[in-house]
Amino acid sequence: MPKAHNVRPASALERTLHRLEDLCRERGQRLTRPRRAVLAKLLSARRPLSAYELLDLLRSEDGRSTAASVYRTLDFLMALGIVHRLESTRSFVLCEHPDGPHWVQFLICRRCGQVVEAEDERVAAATERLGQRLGFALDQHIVELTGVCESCRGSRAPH
Amino acid sequence: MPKAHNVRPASALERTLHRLEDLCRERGQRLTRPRRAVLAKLLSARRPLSAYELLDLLRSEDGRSTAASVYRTLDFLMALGIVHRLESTRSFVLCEHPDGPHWVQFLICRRCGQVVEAEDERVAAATERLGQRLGFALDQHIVELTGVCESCRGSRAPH
DNA sequence: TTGTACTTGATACAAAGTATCATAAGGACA
DNA sequence: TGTCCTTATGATACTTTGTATCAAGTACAA
Ligand SMILES: [Zn+2]
Ligand SMILES: [Zn+2]
Ligand SMILES: [Zn+2]
Ligand SMILES: [Zn+2]
Repeated sequence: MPKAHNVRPASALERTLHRLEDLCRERGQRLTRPRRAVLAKLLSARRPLSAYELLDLLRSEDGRSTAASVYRTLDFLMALGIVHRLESTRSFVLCEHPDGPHWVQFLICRRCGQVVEAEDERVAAATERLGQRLGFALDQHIVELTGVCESCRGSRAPH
Repeated sequence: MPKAHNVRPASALERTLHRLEDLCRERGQRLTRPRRAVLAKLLSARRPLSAYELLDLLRSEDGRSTAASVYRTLDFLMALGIVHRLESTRSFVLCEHPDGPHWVQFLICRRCGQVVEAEDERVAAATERLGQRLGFALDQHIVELTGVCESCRGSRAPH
């Protein structure tokens, strides 16, 4: 009986690192230690981190990271499309749909800080159409929507 | 023959300052020198300015402005809804539709830096709908679309 | 004109992001 | 498995962007 490749479900970290590996190979980019490390930290944080929060986490186990290296690494991962930057909070978060380029919208709860990454056709179509109407050939779309999430509204804290 | 109030078309500066005056009165806010000055500078710049560009402009004729006062003033004008902040470029721009609260989209040309402020129903409806679908009660919407404007595409510079 | 709550200016500081360059190391290839 | 070359890193210094605090000043109502 042939052994199926690997039946154990890969951990989220393993899957994400494999994705990074593949992307690097495809594009002839190097897979280095800081790149792996930043990805791992963003994954285990499970929320957006500022560059300096990330730096502190990395230093706590490596000691040699610097602001410059963190920003370089984030730029790299963003170019691969597996990390996004939240402009309104100056923070960075792991992509939840890292299967190729996509236009993404973020919903941010101002109460609990929860961030949801959406890929809404309708919003993408509407912005694209707006671009056309005004003569712009769009190549990037930043959509960050702030409000109060369902569970925060449920718990009837005023404001 | 009775003299009509003032038939000369008010300058853009006059109109904008009147709008500021009205808003302040309505809301019981003070109309101070730095508030007038920041508004005037943003108006004459006719493009987004960073807080520190604004600071330099103000200092060149007043000398006593500081970063803190510029940021305070910008916060004030944003709360009134007559100045917007562009998150993706960390800059501030005069509102082009200062007639009450509105959800706005910015289109930014990466080639010439031109910024267009749009108020598109379709985009606003689509984001609102997305919020509903995901259970968010939205109260803010940041939409910044980057691309190449018509005139920049017309001049066939490559890239 | 006067009083006073709100705003400003001054100072100091914190957070976010970038430039430069000598050194280190990924990974192709022998 | 080791060599080499290209690219990325680490170290340093710096710039830009944004805030905290508090004494002094002033817009505006009365
Ligand atoms: Zn994504
Ligand atoms: Zn919430
Ligand atoms: Zn506006
Ligand atoms: Zn243009």
